[in-house]
This record gives sequence, C-alpha cells and structure tokens, in this order.
Amino acid sequence: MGRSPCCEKAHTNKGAWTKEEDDRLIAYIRAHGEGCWRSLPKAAGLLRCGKSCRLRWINYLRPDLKRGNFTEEEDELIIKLHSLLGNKWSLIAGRLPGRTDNEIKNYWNTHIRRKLLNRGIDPATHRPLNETGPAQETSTTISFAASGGAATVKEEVEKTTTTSGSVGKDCINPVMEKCPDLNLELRISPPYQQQQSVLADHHHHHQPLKSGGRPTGGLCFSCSLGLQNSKDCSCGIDSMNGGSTSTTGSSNINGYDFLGLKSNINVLDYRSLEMK
DNA sequence: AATCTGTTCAACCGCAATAGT
DNA sequence: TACTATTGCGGTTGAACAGAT
Repeated sequence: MGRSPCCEKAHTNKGAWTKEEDDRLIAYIRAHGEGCWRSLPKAAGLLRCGKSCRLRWINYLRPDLKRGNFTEEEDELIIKLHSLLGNKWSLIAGRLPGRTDNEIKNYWNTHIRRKLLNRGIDPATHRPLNETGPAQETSTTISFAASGGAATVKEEVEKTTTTSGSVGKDCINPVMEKCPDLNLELRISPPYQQQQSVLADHHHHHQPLKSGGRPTGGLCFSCSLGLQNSKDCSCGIDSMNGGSTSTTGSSNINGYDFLGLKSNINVLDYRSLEMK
C-alpha cells in the first residue's frame, strides 16, 4: 500500500548538478532519447532519481531553451495568459517557445507580480487593487456537449454574478470581457521542436501524445502572438492546419487569432484547455 | 572589509493525472 | 473495474548572489 518512493533516497545525489552529471545526462538522452525517466538514471550511470533527471533536462539542459531575459512582448503575453489560465504554468509555457514552466513561474513570482502591483493590479485576479466586492459583470458559461465522438464546446454568454480568481471557467471571464471573440484553444508544444533538435528521431518515440495533443510545436514567436500573417512569422506554416489536430478541423477563414488562439464567430472550442 | 538584507532561480517535494495490466 | 507504476505539475525551499549599510 502507499506509493513507493520514486528512488532509493539513500543512494541518490541531491542538490546542484555537477558538470559531469550534466554531461552524462545529455549523452544518454542524445543516444536514447527522452522518456523512461525512472530507469534512466541507472542506465545513464547517474546517482539521481528519475524526477531529478527529468527536471534537469527540461528546465536546464534541453537544447532549444531560449534563456536570457524575457522580452516586453513575452511579459505581456504571460500576463494575458495568466489572466486566462491562472497558475497553469505548463500551459502558459506551451505558448512561449523556449521557455519552461519553472522559468515562467519564477519570473512571474519575481518580476511580473511586482510589475502588476506597481500598476495597481492584483496579480491573482488581474483586477484593480482598489476594486471592492464582487462585480456585476458578464461572464461566460461553457457547456460541453458530445458530438461525433468529439466534444463540441459552445459558449453561452449570460449575465451572472461571479467572483473570479480561481483557475477554471471563472478565470476566463476577465479575458472574455476584453476579448469576446477570443478562442481559448491552446495547443501545447512538445518540449522542443523536432526540426531543431538532433534528438528528433528519438523524441517522438518517447513523447506519446495525450489525447487531443498534437505532434509538433513548431510555432514561431510571431505565431505565438497570433501574428501568423505577420512578416515576422518565421515558421512558415499555417498554425491552424499545421498545428492543431483540431477540433474544428478547418482553417482560419472566419476567425482570427489572438495569442495564437483561434477564434471563430460565436463558436469557441475550449477542449484543449483540458489538455496538458 | 564585514555583515545584513533582499532577490533570483535551480531543485525538491507532494500530489494528481495518466498509462498500463 | 481496480489497482499499480509512472509521469507531469504547481508550490515551496534554500543556496548563491548582489546591493545596501
């Protein structure tokens, strides 16, 4: 009964990683790809638990990590996504190529929180700090209905009283007020883009998609900002077709993208919000 | 130069979700 | 369906560092 420990704690190193450990981990993943984290340490000759190896790889060693300072555009994108998703750091990270959930979480707590407070905005609710009491406002109710094996999600906007701040449907409200056409479909990038990685051949074997996922990340930063048609777009793909396996299955004819989130008139697809 | 204080961020921990049997 | 194993996520911690005193 109970959970077995993730590793033999008596025989594992903890704390900061050494250069040698990093090299071993990189070499092993280059040879065998990601995945099987539980057995990886032993196979790689590391005295670490699998969790620790995974964290080290994802947050520090992955070749596609951007590192360096966040740009103003990234700041604003994080704020918008946080207002939408709350502390769903992995989802937010999925919209910022080269950034990790841990990095964004740290950055939020050390920089953006303060930035919002200085603006007089409550970072938890994204509302003015001096706002008191529950506001009477338009909120969004999302109904889920099965359709042809895939859930169709429609939006019903109605007048209700809500107190936002929690993650979930209520958390969507502030954004929906500002962006009524916003489609909240989120397509999560894999840890790094196959075409950029020497590990690509291994990668897809070890990163099975969860339902509703998509096989590639592949969006340039412009696309992530919803600027697929921008001259700055460097990925050269239609993110709707190239990315989402989606749901609506059609291209972006009737809608537009905001933050890389597809929008169609009156019909929003929230399903992928459930995806991790 | 020494000490204190605040900040940053890599890493850990516990739990939930998911996959496998 | 129930159970176990494994992975992934979010909250938290603490060492390292920078700036102030």
